[in-house]
Amino acid sequence: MPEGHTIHRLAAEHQRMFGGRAVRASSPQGRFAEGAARLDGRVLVGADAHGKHLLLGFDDESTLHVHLGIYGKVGFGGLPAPEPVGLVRLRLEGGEHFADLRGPNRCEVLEPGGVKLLRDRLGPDPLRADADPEAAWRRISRARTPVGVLLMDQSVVAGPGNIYRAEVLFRQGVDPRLPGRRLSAERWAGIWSDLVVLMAEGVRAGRIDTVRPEHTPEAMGRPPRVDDHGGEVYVYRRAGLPCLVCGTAVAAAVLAGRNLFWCPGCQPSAA
DNA sequence: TTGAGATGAAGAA
DNA sequence: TCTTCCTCTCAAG
Repeated sequence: MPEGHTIHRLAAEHQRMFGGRAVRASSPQGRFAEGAARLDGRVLVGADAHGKHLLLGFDDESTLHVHLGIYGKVGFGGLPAPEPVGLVRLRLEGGEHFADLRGPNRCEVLEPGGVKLLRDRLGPDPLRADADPEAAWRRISRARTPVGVLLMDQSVVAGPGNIYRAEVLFRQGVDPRLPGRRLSAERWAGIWSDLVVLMAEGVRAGRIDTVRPEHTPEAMGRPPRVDDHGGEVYVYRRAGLPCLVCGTAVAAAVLAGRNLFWCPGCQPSAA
């Protein structure tokens, strides 16, 4: 489930398991053999995340940059590590643990300059203490692009994916198709602060729950949601089902190539 | 056994 | 806006 909260959890896990230690690095699959050889034996000095990007800093100033994309996953376990199962791009071992990386969109070793280039093209991350929501607002408030597309643009806001996009707009009552320039500053402030809260909760829980206490299955006397993404949500992948708040059928559309979900009742078009 | 689909994003056109 | 890449899971046949 690689939205930003997942990556921040992964950074914390790497820090806890490997921080301050020399790690063994290998590429059982072979596709990252050169990079693994470069990292092998280095000490992990700091694990960090910016948006959906995982950045592991080593003692020679090199940084491992991992982006999971849709499919990528990291699996952890205790040593001794078993024979790799499936295609493992990178295996790290250190202390008492190992970590297997599969199917990443990006896995590369960056020099300090490369890290700066990466960070410079990312928008503020609601999970980072150094985030400046004003930087995102400068982009949004000038854009004709729908706010639902802007929220998925990592150069505007770094971290939210399709689920947080759908859910935060629902919670704030904003039509995802509304052009950014027609969003009020107050609405933006609400969206940002809600993202900070929701994503921090996502890091804590390891899943995306966005449903307020008064709308949970227990409170509403309905069966818990069954969805492999694992959390309780208002609209994400609930197309055609009644809105948990107003009962209107949840709408779905493809916007900029991604599935979009919203409630026409709770998120009325401002047109 | 096969195929579609998935929480992402770069690059081509 | 479309295609491509990465991998795994689950449904359909």
